[in-house]
Amino acid sequence: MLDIKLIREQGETVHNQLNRRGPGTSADLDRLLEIDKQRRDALNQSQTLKNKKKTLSAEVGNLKKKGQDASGPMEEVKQLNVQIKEWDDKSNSLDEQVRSTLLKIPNLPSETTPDGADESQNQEVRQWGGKPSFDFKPKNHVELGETLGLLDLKRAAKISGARFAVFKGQGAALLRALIQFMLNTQTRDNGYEELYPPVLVNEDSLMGTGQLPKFEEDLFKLRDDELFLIPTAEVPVTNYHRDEILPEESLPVKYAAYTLCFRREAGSYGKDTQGIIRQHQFDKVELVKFVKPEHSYDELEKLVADAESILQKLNLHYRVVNLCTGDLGFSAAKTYDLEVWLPSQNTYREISSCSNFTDYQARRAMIRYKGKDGGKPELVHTLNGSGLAAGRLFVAVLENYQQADGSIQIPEPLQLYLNGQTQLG
RNA sequence: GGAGAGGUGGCCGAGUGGUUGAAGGCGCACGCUUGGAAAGCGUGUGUAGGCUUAUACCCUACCGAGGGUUCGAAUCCCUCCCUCUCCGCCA
Repeated sequence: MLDIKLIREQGETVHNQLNRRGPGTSADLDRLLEIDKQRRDALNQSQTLKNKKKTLSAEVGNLKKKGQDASGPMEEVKQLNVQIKEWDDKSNSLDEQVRSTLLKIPNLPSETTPDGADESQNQEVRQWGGKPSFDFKPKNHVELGETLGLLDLKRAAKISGARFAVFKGQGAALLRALIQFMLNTQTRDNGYEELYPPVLVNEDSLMGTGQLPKFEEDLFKLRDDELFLIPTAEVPVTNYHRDEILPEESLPVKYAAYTLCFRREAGSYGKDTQGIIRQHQFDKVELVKFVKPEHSYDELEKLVADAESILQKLNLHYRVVNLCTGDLGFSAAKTYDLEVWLPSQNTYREISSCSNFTDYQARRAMIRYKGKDGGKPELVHTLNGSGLAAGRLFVAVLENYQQADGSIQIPEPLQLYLNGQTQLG
């Protein structure tokens, strides 16, 4: 959520920054300011009257104590109450309008986020490693996985439907090894504390991180309870500190969380229908940070490096992309995607998305910090990034480590997690 | 699911209709004291909104959330949420 004061004081700048995301993004601003003005007027009216009421009530108390007649001020307060109720109703309703409008306005893009209409205008920042060369035609992960008995997509469709997978035997073990490897790396080497949170969350949590109210159609919702399945661990982990004031000296706070993630994928019909690239249910290790505002962009660079370290240890070729304004997520100010090389598609595919949300989520979720020496609490900046998406990493390992005979070589760092095994199939 | 207890400031804990943002204690900050420290003494110590150049002053609100009664509610009434204990059920 943007700061209403910022909109009041620098409306022009906010307007321009928002419209970098696309024409019309800031359409509501003038109307918003008008409502806000009315809201403050109503509030002032109500507060003035309440002040009067307080004085009169005290007078009633005093008069009664002395045994004198208090019916005059009592009657006066009764009439004040009618007016107060009117102004309060008005100001509450206007306040609600301001809030609901603000909740639907996205974050301002960073200065360092490139302008662009869609993903084709994302900026490649760097590449790491090199494309593997094959002296045979590399197979895709579906063919590899099904031939080797690692994946069973047909039965998954029978059990649940499209966009679900069964990982089987060595495939299940590999997925588990990847998760374990990622968690260990992030907690032991990169200094994150592990959290294992609920995957069902309430509406407030989804408001806090920005999935609601605008993107309900992307979420699985329970029918009989006001709960949603999380689309990412960002939701429970960021909301872990909702409505809290963190001690300044505890920052930066860094968490790594493995969870299942659930997405309806409405609106992506026909995309990635083959295989396990795009699933309704997938596994992910997520990294979340709470930091001081002045450090958040440095922390974003470190976060990306932490996510990259997984791909580097597994020696997988990838590139880092700075998302342009047209591709930038709703709550983010700046996002780097990590895209891993997939030989079968002869292209890079997103395997991690690392974002700085500045104070946008913190203001929605009221996550602040305060120094020891007093002073006002200030909003933290929140960041998060996949470290990494396990299903897609599974795909990358299969495709990049496939051998001419159809077997899969197991990357050295994973062998420890697979009882020393060196290949699959 | 059944029965009961409870939700007050960073923490503990008073407070059952009157000026209480809230006693007392702990913690914390600053000062005095000291060779230094402890103890002791003193002062201060919530959040949001409005107003504002201002994190100053002032005003309003907040004692789990929402509604109600009343001139006046942390205190009374209603609804909901959460926590704890016992029983049942269960991975």
